[in-house]
Amino acid sequence: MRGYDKHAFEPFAVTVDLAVLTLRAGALHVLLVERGQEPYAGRWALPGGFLLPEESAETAARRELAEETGLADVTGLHLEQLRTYSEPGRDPRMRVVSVAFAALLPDPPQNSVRGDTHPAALEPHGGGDAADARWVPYDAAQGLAFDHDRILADARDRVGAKLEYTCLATAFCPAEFTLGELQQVYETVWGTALDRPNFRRKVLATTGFVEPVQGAARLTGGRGKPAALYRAGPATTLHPPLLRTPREGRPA
Amino acid sequence: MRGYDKHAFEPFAVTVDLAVLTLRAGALHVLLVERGQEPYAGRWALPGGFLLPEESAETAARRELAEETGLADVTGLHLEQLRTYSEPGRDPRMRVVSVAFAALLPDPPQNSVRGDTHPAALEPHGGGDAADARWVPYDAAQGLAFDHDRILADARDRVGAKLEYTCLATAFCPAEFTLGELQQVYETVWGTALDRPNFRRKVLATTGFVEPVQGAARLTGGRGKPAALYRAGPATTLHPPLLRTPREGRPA
DNA sequence: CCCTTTAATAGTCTCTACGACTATAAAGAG
DNA sequence: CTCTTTATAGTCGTAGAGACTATTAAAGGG
Repeated sequence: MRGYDKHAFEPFAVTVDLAVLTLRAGALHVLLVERGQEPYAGRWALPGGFLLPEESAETAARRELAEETGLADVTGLHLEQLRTYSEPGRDPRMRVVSVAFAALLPDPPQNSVRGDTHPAALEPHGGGDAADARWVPYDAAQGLAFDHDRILADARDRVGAKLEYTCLATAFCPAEFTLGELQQVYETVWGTALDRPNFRRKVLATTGFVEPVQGAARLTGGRGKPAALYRAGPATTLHPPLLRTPREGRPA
Repeated sequence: MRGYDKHAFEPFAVTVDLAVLTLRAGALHVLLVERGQEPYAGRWALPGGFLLPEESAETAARRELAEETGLADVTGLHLEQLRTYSEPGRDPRMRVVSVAFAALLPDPPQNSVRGDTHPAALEPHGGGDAADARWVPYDAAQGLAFDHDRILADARDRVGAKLEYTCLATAFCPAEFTLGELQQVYETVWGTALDRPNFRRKVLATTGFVEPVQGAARLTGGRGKPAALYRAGPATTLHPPLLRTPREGRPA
């Protein structure tokens, strides 16, 4: 920030990388694109792209998110800046500084990602080096291009930590959800089982976390007693937090 | 991250900005530099500078920190990446993307910052547009250059939040400290008073937070009963957290 | 030297929150 | 209907935190 009108400075390429996370079939999934060209041709990578001259990293991230997921309304999705990765050599060709984001969204319809239906019809953007786009289970997302393994792991760590003291979990849920679905978010991201009555008590005792949906407040569909529906409340932080205790959980 | 070998991309200037925080005389202080030239000439700003071609943002931040504070050992200091600020127009002259850091250090000796003793002898670096460097009480650090007010506020928020669930507070303390000093860290950053016996019980009950210093374990100096000395323990996170409850505190 | 002041440390009491657990209700499958 | 499955209600015991009192060990003032 100082002296750059008197001295030369190094120009950098600035990109955004997105760890787009969702829950599908009880497992954490991440949206990956397959690289079509070198370096790392054929390898999977996090979606992302360059900042345009007149947009912020947040704006670029939301634009890329819309392009990659094909979702119309990315305005309501939770987008969170993780950190910036700037190690020299993280891109073998040039100096690239990348601002990483985590995006959380409810399990989208199967065809909402273009790559799921027409891999070849993926609209090429930012150069068209993406051959495919696909939701991949988190545990299967290994060996990604560049330092994306690290970014993805950091994203999961951050999300897991923020579940404890923020209302972030509702970002994985649709507009109306059951407490069982909300509990599955915690169990899936943390990888631990939670006691259902205690989870219920805790969530309902936290003012502003969720609020009941009046009217057709019951959802059937599966077996068992229908669950009441809730929507996200006005709170953003949890007081007191919903702590992930190392010893918690019961064996299914 | 995609396609930049086929398409033009915008080059950006990348800088680091540092919110260097310490506690002095019972108040949170931040290290500011006075800008010597336009824009914002004469205004105070956070220290910072450009990334060199072969260094990461973390390396650049630590280098700037050493240069600005004049401290010999910046290796042990707590340096934490906050977030990256990339809004177009945040620098009136050009497009600058800045990676912001928070640095925490114990109250340094009065002469450790060059600007405190020889303002004119401040070694110019990155262009020499810093006319002075000074520790400023947090509440007096208003109207900073660029978007540094926002960065500084974000730094304080982050530090305050991390005091709850990490051992970050010891980063403000010298190698050996009393529990009273540790409590002052919390009280100063949070702006609330804490009950001393309860604070003591909580800290000592958290394994790995602090460990007693054997031998000359007592520090006198002021009035009252001498306090036992402690050093930072091996833990990095607090289980359970030391929560900042809205209602906590007693009126002095 | 005694007494006050100051600060550190020890301990008590109470209430809340949470983990563990049991019981009941409401649906579908057979 | 009966069994299974899932949601919901409630109970019990304990750990931890807030509020508070008491004791100890120093400095300072007369």
